[in-house]
Amino acid sequence: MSEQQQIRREKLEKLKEMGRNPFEVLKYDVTHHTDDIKDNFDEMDGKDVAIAGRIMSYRDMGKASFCDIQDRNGRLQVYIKMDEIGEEEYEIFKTYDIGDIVGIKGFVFRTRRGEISVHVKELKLLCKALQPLPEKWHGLKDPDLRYRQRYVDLIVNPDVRETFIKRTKIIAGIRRFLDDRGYLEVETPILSTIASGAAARPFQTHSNALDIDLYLRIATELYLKRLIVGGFEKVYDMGKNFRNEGIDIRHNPEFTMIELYEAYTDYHGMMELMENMIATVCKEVNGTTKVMYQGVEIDFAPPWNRITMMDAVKQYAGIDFKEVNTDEEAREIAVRLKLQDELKKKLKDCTKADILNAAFEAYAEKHLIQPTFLMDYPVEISPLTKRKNDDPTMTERFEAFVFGREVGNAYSELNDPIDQRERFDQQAKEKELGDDEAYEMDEDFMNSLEIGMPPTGGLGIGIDRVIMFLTDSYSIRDVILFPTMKPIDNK
RNA sequence: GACUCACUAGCUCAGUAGGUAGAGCACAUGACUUUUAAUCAUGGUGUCCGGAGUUCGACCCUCCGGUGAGUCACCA
Repeated sequence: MSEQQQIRREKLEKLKEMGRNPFEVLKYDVTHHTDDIKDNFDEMDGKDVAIAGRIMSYRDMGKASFCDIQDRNGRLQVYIKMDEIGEEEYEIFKTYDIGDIVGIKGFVFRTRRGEISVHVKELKLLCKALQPLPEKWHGLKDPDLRYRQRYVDLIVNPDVRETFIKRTKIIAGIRRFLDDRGYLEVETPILSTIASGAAARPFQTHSNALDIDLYLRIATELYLKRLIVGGFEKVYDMGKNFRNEGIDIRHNPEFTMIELYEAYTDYHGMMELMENMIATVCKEVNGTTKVMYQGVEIDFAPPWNRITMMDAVKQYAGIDFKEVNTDEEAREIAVRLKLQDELKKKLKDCTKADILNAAFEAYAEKHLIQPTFLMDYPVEISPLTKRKNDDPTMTERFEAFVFGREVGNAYSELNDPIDQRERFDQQAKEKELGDDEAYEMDEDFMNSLEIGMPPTGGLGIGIDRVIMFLTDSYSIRDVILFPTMKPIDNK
């Protein structure tokens, strides 16, 4: 234990001996927060208040001291004078440390230097901090410590607190937007015997009661569609999904996703919904639809750009896939565009769809900086999506891109049970060929489609990524309070 | 998974041809009754991420391991 920790423990012991154990305090009646006082000083001047918060710094002037007290909304200076609280109380106060939590009763005033302050008449220690806080000027910088001890990060780095308050507002804004439009928020299972609805490896667990393996959900899609079958018409589930894959600045194993489904509309309806929703929420939390993200201005005002995947590849890679008729021709183009490293399969196994997708990712994706709906994906990589009536090799699907990153994915939902079964069968073949992320067949979902699902539009949005843009956060870890970390293997 | 970088006091960081370490804040003691990164004086902080090796001697060089960050790969 460090010297500083020992000294704090000794101070606590002395307080206990005096019958002033701060941990016996049950409650404290707070009348004001620091911003109430600072924002309304003219009314508050001279009034009595009771505030509570953490001591963040102090300036000891001998028989008088100044402290900065931090509560949920900010900091306020308090002035403590020996003449006011008495010599004995003042001596006890001098044992208080940065990090301790105190309750203060006093009156509001302005110091000679103009700082709005509280003149303390009564002071009570509500919690003794046994560990010192990081340095007052530089704060806590070490990313490892910041993520592992987010509580310290939140105390000493005000912008972190701002980001997470904004996160809460964004999520509340999304709910309000959808609720106002007649959407029903529902909860679908997190534990399930089949993890389907997306291409990802699941986390596995085990039920002792049922003695079966269960998976944590990778998507909510197949359950929400069952609810459309059940007649709810507009539903959404916003919550955690879990994918057992790589961790980087855009991926955390558990992340927040919203999926929403609306009967009797299609992917065009989903485009309008998404662009209006993000613009509305952005304006609510930032006052404008424009944000600066990592130095680049992004404007979420609708309408967003709309371009098909084929047109994007034509524009940025110079290849018109409408004129590519065979897989063989596509493979020649793959060689010409130097796509071999981008392809997941061996070139000879690649279809036109694989190569179109790879060409998009290699040449076009990085150009989609302003919000853009990339429309119409090959059927092979879209197993839950309706085909386009004028081209059955393509589907009515879009992904939304911002800053070259995917933030949303939407379909005109496939409701033809016969086609859907063929798509799952195709996925099963892919799985046999070694693609362990192929979509799992879900027989009960198939049954629901046979009961009958109306034409439906569906949309999924990576909430954490949206929050990154609206808060100018570089890493997904900066918008997740407790990102997934390896434990420290000490001793 | 591969590569690069980082890890030194509670925090932010210096550091050395290889000779067991420093600063600021914080802490302790004292002075100061309107200061605000308060000031002034004095003082002590330590498994230099862990382990092994090379060496008379390792914070520093080599190897193995840990954790984190970044890039790539993977990934809607």
